[in-house]
Amino acid sequence: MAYRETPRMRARKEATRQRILDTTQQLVASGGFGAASVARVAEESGVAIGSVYRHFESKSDLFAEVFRHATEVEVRRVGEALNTTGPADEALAKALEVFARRAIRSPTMAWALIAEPVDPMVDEERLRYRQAYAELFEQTLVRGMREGCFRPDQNPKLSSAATVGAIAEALVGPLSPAADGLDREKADQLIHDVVRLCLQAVRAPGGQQQ
Amino acid sequence: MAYRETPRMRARKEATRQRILDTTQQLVASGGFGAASVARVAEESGVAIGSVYRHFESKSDLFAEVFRHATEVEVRRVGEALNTTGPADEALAKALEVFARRAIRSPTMAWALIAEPVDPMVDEERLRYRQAYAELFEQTLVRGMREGCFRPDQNPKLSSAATVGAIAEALVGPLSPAADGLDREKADQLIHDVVRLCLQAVRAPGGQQQ
DNA sequence: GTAAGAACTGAACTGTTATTCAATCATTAT
DNA sequence: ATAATGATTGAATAACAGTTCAGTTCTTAC
Repeated sequence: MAYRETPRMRARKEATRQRILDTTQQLVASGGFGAASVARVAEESGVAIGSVYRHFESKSDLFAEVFRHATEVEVRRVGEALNTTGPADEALAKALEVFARRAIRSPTMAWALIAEPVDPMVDEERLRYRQAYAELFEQTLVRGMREGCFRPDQNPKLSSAATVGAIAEALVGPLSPAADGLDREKADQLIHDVVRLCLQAVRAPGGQQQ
Repeated sequence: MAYRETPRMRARKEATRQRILDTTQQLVASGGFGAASVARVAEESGVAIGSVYRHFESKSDLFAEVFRHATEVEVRRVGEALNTTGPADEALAKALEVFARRAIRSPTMAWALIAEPVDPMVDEERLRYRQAYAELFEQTLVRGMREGCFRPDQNPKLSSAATVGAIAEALVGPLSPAADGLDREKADQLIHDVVRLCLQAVRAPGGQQQ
């Protein structure tokens, strides 16, 4: 008989699949999902358009996988920062800084993950992503409310959502065109200011300031 | 000699033009700019597709005018609230409440004005809109910083942008599907909480709380 | 009523992208 | 080398939205 799938071929296919994923992620990082057409993805991956469909059911399927991978990385980083030992307000400050620093380093990717309109399949992933964030922040907010460093009469879900919105708008919103030409010092100042603003929003009155 | 433009015809044309604008605004309010195709606008306005182009250079032109009108209304309302007499923090609280209340009443319109991706021509209008808001809020923030009710060591531009982002995300972001089925009491609670959160973010330490 | 000119109409045109599939190429086991 | 089978290709297709324009209808002034 004849052709059988060998480990060699399986590895090669896997490599191509991975290359397509990487290419797509790069395109999304530089111009959002809107900039990642199938033709562009194929060209930059060095394969034909049809081959993309050999590895992914559809463009939405490919996008969903890229989205999932990118957000898993982000959520993991923020989760790690939150789970360092120490008071809840310090943990939150550290996590917000991680979030802000990563957003300002890759503003287009941040926008693509947070705000760019996407088709329903990717939007489903976004819902999970938001819930993951909400749960992480909420956990720490609730802990801080118990510990007394955050004001106890707040809605932690609301505070969590508003905090993400505040950072996103401050860093990838109106200031975003400037973000490219932002030197390290200016970026640090911006991140410091926005983190302090967010912390003060949830902090208990009378707690230590700044 | 023959046809001349009469007041009657001019009025009729103006009425049609206005009808197209109103229809578009309604479509944007219910589904964002993405839901307002030229075909749909024409149908709902009771005119042919071609007639839309008789009154507007292009779809972008029509959108820009709808955007401009909608935002002028919003900015005026917020400006009125800010310019009531009284301490800066009370003025800011009142203005944020107006902003939030209007956003929660028309979440899709709020999203379309604040965050929906639009073509460059509309985006230019959005820049003006953001600047108008930024100037308004900044003015009051600076006044409050001088008066001592807002913390003096903050970047008012950043605080202003972050505040808009916080409210937008909290009200039209993850909570937005719920906004439709929100009763008056729940909506009031949500608005109250988010306004307090934003105020606390900018307030001077040691000032009166709640 | 009629003719000039404007307004209106919507089918056709254009440009853009996702998706398909018949033909071609590559890999394997004999 | 060859046959069998899967992998790859990219031109063709399909679907969709903004825009155009030749033909039709309407309004006006006489």
